[in-house]
Parts: sequence; structure tokens; C-alpha cells
Amino acid sequence: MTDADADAAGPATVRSVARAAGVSVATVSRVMAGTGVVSPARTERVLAAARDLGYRPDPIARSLATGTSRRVAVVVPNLSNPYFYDIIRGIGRASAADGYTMTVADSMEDAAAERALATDMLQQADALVLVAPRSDRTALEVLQRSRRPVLMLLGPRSESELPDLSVDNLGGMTALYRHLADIGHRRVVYLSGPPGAWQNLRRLEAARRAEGFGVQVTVLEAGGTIAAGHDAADAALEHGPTAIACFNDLVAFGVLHRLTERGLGVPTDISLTGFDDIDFSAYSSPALTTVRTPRERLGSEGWRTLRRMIDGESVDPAPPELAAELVVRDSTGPVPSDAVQASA
Amino acid sequence: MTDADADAAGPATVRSVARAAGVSVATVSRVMAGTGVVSPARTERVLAAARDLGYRPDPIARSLATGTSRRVAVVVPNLSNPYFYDIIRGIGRASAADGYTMTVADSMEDAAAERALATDMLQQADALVLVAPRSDRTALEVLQRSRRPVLMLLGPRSESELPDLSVDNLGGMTALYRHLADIGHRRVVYLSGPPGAWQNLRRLEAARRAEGFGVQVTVLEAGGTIAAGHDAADAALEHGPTAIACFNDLVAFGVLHRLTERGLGVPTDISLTGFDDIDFSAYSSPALTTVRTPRERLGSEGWRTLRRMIDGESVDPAPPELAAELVVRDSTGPVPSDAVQASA
DNA sequence: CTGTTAGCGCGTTCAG
DNA sequence: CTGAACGCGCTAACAG
Repeated sequence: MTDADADAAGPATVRSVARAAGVSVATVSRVMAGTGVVSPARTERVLAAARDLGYRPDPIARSLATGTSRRVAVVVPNLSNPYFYDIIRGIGRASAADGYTMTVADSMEDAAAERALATDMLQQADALVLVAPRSDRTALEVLQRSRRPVLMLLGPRSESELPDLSVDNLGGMTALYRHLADIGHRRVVYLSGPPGAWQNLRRLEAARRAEGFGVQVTVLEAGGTIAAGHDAADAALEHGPTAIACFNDLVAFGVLHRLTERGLGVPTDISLTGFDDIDFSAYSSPALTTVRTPRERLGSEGWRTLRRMIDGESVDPAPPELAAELVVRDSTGPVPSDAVQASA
Repeated sequence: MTDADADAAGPATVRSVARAAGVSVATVSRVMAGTGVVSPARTERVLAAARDLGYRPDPIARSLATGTSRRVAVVVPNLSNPYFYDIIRGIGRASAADGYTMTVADSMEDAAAERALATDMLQQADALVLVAPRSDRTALEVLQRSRRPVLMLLGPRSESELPDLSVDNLGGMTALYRHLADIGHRRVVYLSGPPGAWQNLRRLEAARRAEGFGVQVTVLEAGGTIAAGHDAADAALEHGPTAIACFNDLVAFGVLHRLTERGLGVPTDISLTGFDDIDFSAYSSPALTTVRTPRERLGSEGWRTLRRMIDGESVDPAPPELAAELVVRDSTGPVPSDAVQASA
């Protein structure tokens, strides 16, 4: 009768609950896990004892015993971009609804770190989501041989056998160029994304298409952050473009900042476009013309397919790309009549 | 001699490595964990075998054996606010440097969910960070009784015994009101934050101080998101303020949007302030006058004190608040001469 | 339906 | 220094 276990020596265990309820540990396990069948009477006794002792099954021990953790690991290249956060949120909420816990790690745009994190975390989770991987094909192939499900979001698609959910980068970027062409632009600079970003490849392809309808695209290296955009703006200007297209909205903000510093008006002197349509793009000055892609949905949909993989069902390794939608706002406008901004 | 374990039956274990190296499992454990002393020769043999077999100690099993997971859990109220993820990034990077893994969960502004998540995650981590808790005192006290270290960031401070690192909300908000007073404002509406946000309490206190220097502050409920700001703007206007002060930058963006919709100019018709100085606040139109607080540093500093708690050292439960700095940009200006915007 | 028992993979005494 | 043996807390056969 000595319920000394109550709060005396550490947390309650299956054993202490079993003793208190006068049943075996197996019965306690069965009741708590909802597995197997236990008589109503005993079920009640166990539940009562568990409640009294404040018992909660230890997930670690459970993991060791079952070999599953009900945890999903997520690796993102950059925790500073709201775009990725929306995706994470999507995964987090969808997986939480299924009783899964999410672990997030930031590879800081470093392919090597990404690879290390991926293997590390995969060891402690049932599955892994690689968001916008920066790793090359071979590194990705290693992951593919893991026993555990791995899903990529915004990855290389056909470049790998890993299931990869993505958005229509090519279509979105092409729409942007066409919009630019429609309002008279012929010379545009494209500020390309961080090294290793597979997204960038598809967006780059759009440049060739653009030439098809008369838009000359000069590609310059930039990156994926506000700072990168700010730093690349001057170089972009030297090519005398009438519009600057950016890898993403963050870069566009950086460019916008630099342009303003130099006293250039957008879109009066030069037009500017982003990509992603993060929340803030509607509030910048001017509001950004960009391409909207379903962020949170990418996460939740991703979780759903990952869930199927966990459950051993087969999934399409290259599901249809999610649609990208052109959003025209105020940062793009007709070409100014005196449009010859030669190198400063 | 049958090294069938190589890649045949699942991952290598201490046992398979021990066999391959011709030593006992204890020796393998000692070498891998870097604990105890093992002869150089054997150490080498073990390392070689481990490499050959691609052995990596199972963190789950290790956790069960040691009772520690080298994992830190983080609960935030809202994964949509860049402010919070800057903090998360700070925690993530600092803890990763110490070999810890971070698990993040979003309570979605729900105090009950927050409490559940906190206890859940604390069970699978060595320590917990509660960012901007929405729970009340009593719920917080429960957590305090946990055997594991719990740290609050932006919490109630003196209201609880839990260590709580915060920023100088009172000082920051007061500086904002004083700036407004300096440029002639006398009637301002304060759009207060989400229910349960302790931060809000201190910011509210500043209103009383503001009255000390002639600024009349009307408090209205809003929330912590862009949408909340957008929805509260009309009500705010009905009080005929010459300036609207917002709980945070997100709310300010929402208000800004609504103001623009109604054709009101900022700051020509009305002034607007935020709080937090998230990255985007410098890029809005107009750029936001706000208060900057050290976000990532809050996270990294928080991790450092949590780390001390994990190591059993004692920490100051109420460390000095981190400084908040007034950032005057373009959303605040002198009161227009015809400043009598009576209820629409 | 229920209890007993043998692991899950590792750390850790405790003798040698 | 090294190895054998036990235990972390739980689940999963396997008998009853």
C-alpha cells in the first residue's frame, strides 16, 4: 500500500503502475499503447493507477523497443527565409495531427553540413524531409539507400530517385519574363540563387525561353538573402537592364534597398521582380511583383506523401509540380523612355 | 570470420563492432563514448572496425541508458513571426555548436496546447525553452517542478520562479511614446497583443508613463499578426488618434495595409509604430519606426544559460533585461495641422 | 484475455 | 586496462 512511488523516486514506470493496479506490465503496456485487448475492468484499474501516479510512457524506451520514434526530421538550408518557415509550419502541423513530432535543423547553406545533419537526424527519426537540398546528386543517392523514408521538397526532381515534391519554377519564372516582355522590357538581369539550389536551375531555364519572345537575360550570381541582393545590385546595374529579376523575394528586397540608396525609382527607373511571394512582399514599397507558390501546402502535402512512405505504401517519385502563380504588383512597370542606364 | 554484419542485417551495433575488433562490447562503448581509458592498440582496432562497418552509436539506445538525449525542445506560440524564428535560429545554432539537437513545436497561440507540448517534449529532451509563453502562472509553476531545466524567453519574469530572459519592453515602448510626444502627438491608440502574451503587460505599462508626458493612450485589443492589425485598424481610427502604436511589426504592417486601403497617408495623415524591428520593417512603405531588440542573441544567450542549468550550475532566475533600442524611420512624423480625424 | 520472459542497443558497475 | 553481467523502460512473442 505504500504508494511511495507516487512522486518519490522519479517518474512512474510500467512496473510501478502494474504494481499499483495489481496487473502485469504487459497489461499496462497494452492499455497505454492501445494495442491488444484488455478486459474493461482491468483497463479501468490501469488507467486509474496511471492517473494517480502521473504515469506517461517513456517515448525513448518505447522507441528503443519498437524501433520507431514517431518523429520526423526536417533539414532546411536557411532558417532566415520565411518561405522555408511556411513549409516547416506545414510539415509541423500536418505531422502533429498524426501524432508525430518534428525536429528541425538548419544547414546554413552548407552542402556538407546538410549531408551530416541528414544522416544524423535520420538516425533519430522515422523519416526525413530535405527542404531545398543543396547537396549534389551523389550525396543524395547515399540518402536514398537509407532504410528510412526520405522525401525531398524543392529538390532536383528527376535528377534523383528520391520522391521530390516541387513547384513549377519554370512556368512561374517564364510568366514573370513574359509579363516583363508585355510591358516592353528587352534587357533584364537575372540574379541567380545560392550555389547548389536546384530551384535555381529551373528558373535559369526560363531565361532561354524568354529569349524566345525577345527578352535578353543576363545572369549574375547573387544568393538567397537580402544581403546578397543588396550586394549584387550594383553589378546588375552595370549591364544596363531595364528590369532586374531576382531568385527570390528576399534578394529583391535587398536590391530594392540598394536601388533606393542610389536614388533609383522602382518601377519608374527600373522594374524589379521576386519569387515566392512571402507575406511581406505585399507590404514593401513598392509592393513586389512576384510568383506565388503554395508554401504551407508544400509542407502538408509533403507530409502526406511521407506518411504513405512510412506506412510502406508506394508513392510517385516525381509527383506533378505544384502550380506557381504570377502576382503582378507595383514593382514592375513600362520601360522609361530614356532607358539607357549605362554603367555608372 | 563471417563479417556478414557488414551491411547484411541492419545497422552495426556495439556487438558487431566488438566481434569484428575482437574486444568486448564494453571496450567498444568506452572508445565510442570517449569515456574510460582504453589501450591505444585496442582503441585503434575498435575505430577501424567501426569505420569498416559504418557504425554509429544509436542515440536512442544511448538515451535510454544514460537518461540524457542531448536534445533541447523549443515551444513557440507562432511559427509565422520572423521574430520568433530569429530566436529559434539563435538557440539552434548555439546548441548545435554544443552538440545538441533542437526540436521545435508551434503552440499556435493556444495556452492549453502550449502546456501539453511542453510536458510532452520535455519528456524527450534534456531541457526546454518556452518562447513567449502564453500560459498562466499556475501552468508555469507546474513546469517548474520538472526535474529538467526549463528556461523562459520573453516570459512573465518575476511572476515565476523559472529563469526568464527578456528584453526591456517597458523602456522600449516608453521610448516610442516619448518620440511620438516629441513630434507633437497627444492622442494615440495602442493595439495590444495576443491574449496571454506577457510581453504585452510590460508594453501596456508604458502607456501610464506616457500619460506622464502628455500622451493619452487608448488601448484596443488586436493580436500579433498582420491579419489582426488589418482587422483592428478601423476600430483604432474611430478614436481619432494622430498615431497608432502596435504590439509588434506584424500588426503594424496590417494596419499600414488597411490605412493605405482607406487612402490615408503614413505619416502624413497618421503616424504608425511597431515593435521588434524584424528584417522587413526596413523595407515597408514607409519604413517602420519601431524598437529593435536582440533576437538571435536572445536565443544564443538563452541557450548558454540553459546549458549552465543542464550542467547543474545555478543561474540568475531574473537576469538583466536585454536592451531595446528605438529605431526611428519614416512611419512617424509631425501631427498634421487639421488633426481631428473624428469617427468615420 | 493475461502474465512471463526475452530482448531493443547502449552505458556502467564490479570483479579480475 | 578489460570483460561479464545487469539495467534503462518498454514492447512483443509465447505460453497459459
